[in-house]
Amino acid sequence: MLLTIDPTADSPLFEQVATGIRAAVVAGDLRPGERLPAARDLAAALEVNMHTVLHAYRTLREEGLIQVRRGRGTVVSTRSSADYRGLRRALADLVREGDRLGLSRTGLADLIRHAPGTAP
Amino acid sequence: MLLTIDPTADSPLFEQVATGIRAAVVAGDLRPGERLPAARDLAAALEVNMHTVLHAYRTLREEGLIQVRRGRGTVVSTRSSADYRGLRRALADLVREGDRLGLSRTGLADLIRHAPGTAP
DNA sequence: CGTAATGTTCTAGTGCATATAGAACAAGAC
DNA sequence: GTCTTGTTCTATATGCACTAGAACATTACG
Repeated sequence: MLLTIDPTADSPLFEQVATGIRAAVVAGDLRPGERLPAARDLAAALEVNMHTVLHAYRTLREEGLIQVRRGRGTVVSTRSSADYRGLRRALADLVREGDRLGLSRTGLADLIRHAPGTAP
Repeated sequence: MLLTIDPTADSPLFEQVATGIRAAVVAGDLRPGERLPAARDLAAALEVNMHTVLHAYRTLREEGLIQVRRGRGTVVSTRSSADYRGLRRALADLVREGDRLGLSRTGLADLIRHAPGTAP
């Protein structure tokens, strides 16, 4: 199974779905152009409401990670480079630095979320 | 003013406070050992409830970034190295990679929050 | 000892995010 | 035309985040 959902976890279900797919794309387990299961099917497989899966899909679409088109399904976006190696390395570096300083994942995430730059 | 709060922003007030202080520490504007204003005072200055500031302080304490002791006030933690240069560089690298791929800050933050590693 | 400063705890109200559900609809594929 | 798939609309219920006021505990200091 590509995704596993924990209904008892503290993070919301739709976020768990989005996180799982996002991680799979960045890790290369899901390749650009590859198609994701239909929302209804994934919802049934995860024993979750269809709207929950669609919420996750919507989130990932707003991040530009996937493309959803009605009637045709949902596919992983084909980016210009589609090379996530640099991102993976940057992620690992940041986590290592954060661990070295004893910062929590949440704190690191917050630093990123409110970091200055081009995109909001 | 060290901090600015926007009551109309989408992010909660306590997170804005925590984020501002965290960013100041990482940027070096607040040095280890330096004392933060009393919760009541900062709350009055920001026109926010004291609990909001204390919530932010508690969050930062759980991250290990500050030390709060009743009666004595709140100070920035003195870390072994207290060197945030590597962290700043790693943050900048990740943001750059994220922007290159068109990923949103929220997506990047989520990748960090659920990244594997030693600490949760 | 007394007083001031400071964080902690208790209690509580309000609103919003989350999740689920059903149904009708729109775009595309075949 | 029919099936698939995502979109939109309405509705409901639940829980927690957020904010807030007041009393309390600990520390510092004269």
